[in-house]
Amino acid sequence: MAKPDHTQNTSPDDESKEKGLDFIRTIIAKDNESGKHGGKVATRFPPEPNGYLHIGHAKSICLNFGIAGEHEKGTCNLRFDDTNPTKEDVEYVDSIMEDVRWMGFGWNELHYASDYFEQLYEFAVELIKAGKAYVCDLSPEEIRAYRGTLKEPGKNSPYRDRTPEENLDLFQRMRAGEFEDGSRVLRAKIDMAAPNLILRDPTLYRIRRAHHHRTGDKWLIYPMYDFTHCLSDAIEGITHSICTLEFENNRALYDWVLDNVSAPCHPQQIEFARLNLSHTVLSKRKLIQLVEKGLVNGWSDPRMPTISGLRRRGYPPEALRNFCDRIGVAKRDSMVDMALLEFCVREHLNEVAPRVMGVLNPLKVVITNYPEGESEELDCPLHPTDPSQGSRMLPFSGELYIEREDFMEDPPKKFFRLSPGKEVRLRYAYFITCQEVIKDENGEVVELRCTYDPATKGGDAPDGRKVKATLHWVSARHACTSEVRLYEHLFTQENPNDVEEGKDFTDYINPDSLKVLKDCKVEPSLANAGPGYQCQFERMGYFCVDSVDPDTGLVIFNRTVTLRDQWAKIQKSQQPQPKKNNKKKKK
RNA sequence: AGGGGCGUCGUCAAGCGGUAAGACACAUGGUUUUGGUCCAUGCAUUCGGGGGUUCGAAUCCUCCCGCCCCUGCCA
Repeated sequence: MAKPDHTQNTSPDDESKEKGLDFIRTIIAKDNESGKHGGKVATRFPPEPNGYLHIGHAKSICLNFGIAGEHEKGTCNLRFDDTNPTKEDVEYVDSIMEDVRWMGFGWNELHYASDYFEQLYEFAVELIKAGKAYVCDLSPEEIRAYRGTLKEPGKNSPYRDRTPEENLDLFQRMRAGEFEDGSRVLRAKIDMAAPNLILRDPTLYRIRRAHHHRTGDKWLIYPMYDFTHCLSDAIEGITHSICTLEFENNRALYDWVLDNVSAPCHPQQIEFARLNLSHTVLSKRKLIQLVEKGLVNGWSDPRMPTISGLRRRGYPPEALRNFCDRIGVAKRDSMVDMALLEFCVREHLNEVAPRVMGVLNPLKVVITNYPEGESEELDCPLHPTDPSQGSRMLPFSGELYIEREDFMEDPPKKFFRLSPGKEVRLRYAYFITCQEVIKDENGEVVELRCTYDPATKGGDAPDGRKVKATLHWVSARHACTSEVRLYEHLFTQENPNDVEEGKDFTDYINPDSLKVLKDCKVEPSLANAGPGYQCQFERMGYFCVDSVDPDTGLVIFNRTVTLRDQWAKIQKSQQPQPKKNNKKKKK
């Protein structure tokens, strides 16, 4: 009887293995199978509130909250790792909570490591009493010198053999404020010859007279990450403590602390590779630099890989979550192509974004045979495949704007938009034919004179004749003027961290990463669109409302992402050819 | 006396001794009132390299090579 049960228990796992469980979920599945935690799965997302969250954190959020959501008894806490008051601020805790919620996740419990300061202190006392921690009077420089190097062992601190009584007295006086900042630290007594440098008597507590954003001036000593993190996990009953690869060496200390103190449980630390994304940077240090040097307009600049930046850019949380699913979780250093993120954004927006028309670089078109001063309203669907989105009425008249790049006086092969004598369709409206090109004194095209075919109303010719292109347009008289901001990759290099000698990652900032277009013409249905409104400008890309100028009512759009563009590819492939021919000729 | 990790398509990534999933990218066709979407097709004779074990190796053993992390009173 036991055997069939066993088979039944393992078969769902086999199914999930076919779906490709990542190595962390595999570990958790095995733990559940063995009953290690009684079916409980407790994770946590533990940011330090010293900066804004970015897409790399999104990966961790999706992992930790995602795993919790996959299990009946799964929980995920949000815990602020706020042990360094000199770097942290409430501004960051607020933004972090907002970002996690926006990502679509809710935490079971909200905690601050600083809430555990008293308990942590008691655990430190335990270590001291057991002779496993000591107060060290060495200066930071001396500690470094005593630590040894990668290849040579360190040497013991002269204070290493103080008695537990003396250490306890000193530690209490550290807390009481009897000593200068930096004059003493509490250290774990482990092994100054340990090949893992983390274990060479690591610092557990330092004296720091700094105002903490939560505990105020109550504490003068603050615990270090390695001491705090494992114990916070244990206090919360975390089962699987998931972190990034650079903490792999720290795991030995994580385990040492929990093994040498009366911790309520011993969570398992598991490390995965952090996300690297092409054409951007994801290190907090570098992001701060971009903000502080004014190279971008703050943390939520739409070019930033921060969650707040991506949100303002118009990237939907669904797309971010899909992206995190697709990139997988492993231990190998990798660089994910930004194209995958953009694909996920398009994939979601394609389904949900209403289609409207906006002309970014307007070129005036006069329909010479359209009744002077007249106009009409066309009923146009908002989505090509989702009729539930309904439609809006779009005004048409004898003076229109089309996209400047949709006209070429002397078109190359494969250009099938508008050019002299050619007929195209105006989306949902009429076929028009270009009869005349009007230029200014500099020879620049300023207006097109076209005729329309009244029989093609709605966009179909009763005689069955075809056109090769459909253009977007906007009625000049009815159009709203608006500002559109076009974004491209922040960096020209795939990996901006890979710098040539004498250069800095900021040298690779893309000068075209932001282009502001001030005289765009959008259809009148957009007049009342508010911040966050998201749509597709047909043929141009996905856009969202950034803000509305309170004085003028001017609507400002951000381009979220372009549409895939085959014409652009054709153009690119046509351009390099003459160069190749030249080279061949030279040879 | 160094230690800890990691090497599978351009980029991610499955695979866990039985003869290389999938996704993005790229390419080519088809459909189309968005050069969008959608659909179809192609895209690693080979898994960092050399030996070995085996009927059989990306998977096991062995040596070598390469990359990442660690010498904060940061996290």
